Amino acid sequence: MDILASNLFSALSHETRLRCVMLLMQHDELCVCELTHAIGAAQPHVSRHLAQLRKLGLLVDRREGLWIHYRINPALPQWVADLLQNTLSGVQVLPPFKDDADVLGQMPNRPGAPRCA
Amino acid sequence: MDILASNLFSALSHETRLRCVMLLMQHDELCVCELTHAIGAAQPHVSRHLAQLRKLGLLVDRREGLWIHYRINPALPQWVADLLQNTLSGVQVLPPFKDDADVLGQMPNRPGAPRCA
DNA sequence: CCGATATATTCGATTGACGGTATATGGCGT
DNA sequence: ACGCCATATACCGTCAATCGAATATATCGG
Repeated sequence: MDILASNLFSALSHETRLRCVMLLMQHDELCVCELTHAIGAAQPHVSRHLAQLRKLGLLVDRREGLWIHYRINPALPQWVADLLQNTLSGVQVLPPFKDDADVLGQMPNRPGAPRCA
Repeated sequence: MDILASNLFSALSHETRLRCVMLLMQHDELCVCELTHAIGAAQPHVSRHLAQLRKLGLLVDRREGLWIHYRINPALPQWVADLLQNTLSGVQVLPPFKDDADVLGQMPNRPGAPRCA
């Protein structure tokens, strides 16, 4: 598992993608509907950007029934993992990242529970 | 001094800009001709990208006679400085970053000395 | 098999980033 | 004032990223 630095930064340069990654840094695993709800964007929008992050190797996905759960690739190079942690500590107190975490925390019907979104 | 995370990543997503920033992380201060030589690109190309980094607030410049010296903005938020250091430790051993540092080290006529480029 | 749900992908249009070349600015020496 | 040098910017054509909307895929329950 390796990753080109400029590709890493391109991936994180889009706010939707960065918001997804920051949420996943705080939750291990989230499904698309949770990310969509937290960010407040259209489903194809989020899905498209998740696909980019997955193709780059930054995220991995796991299907469970209808839901697809994403998480940060656990095999990331150490410096990349450090960089993400670093970024999280820098941005988690400010918008829109803080709000995303709050919205997710208050989301009803999280999957595993009966109904999603 | 503050900086938007997605703008930071956009700035670093271009290889020319990342190479400049990584060189400046290792040298405190470099003039445009040194960066141009190390990277092996055309002068307007490097200058244009340095301007972007400056406008974003990532770099500051200082004129000394004909030369303009760039350095990392010392007033960067801590998490940004940490992130850059983090990135440096991740990429400094691999191309093209390692080679840039080597080429710069072997550059003749560095400014301050009689002639540049 | 059919409908419903969660997610992914395609399509077509637009916008913004980038590159090369040419030119402008600004400072130095004479 | 003139020429030279280091650097910056303007112009313009091209290509890649992005978007909204529509559609496709996959899984489950009945």
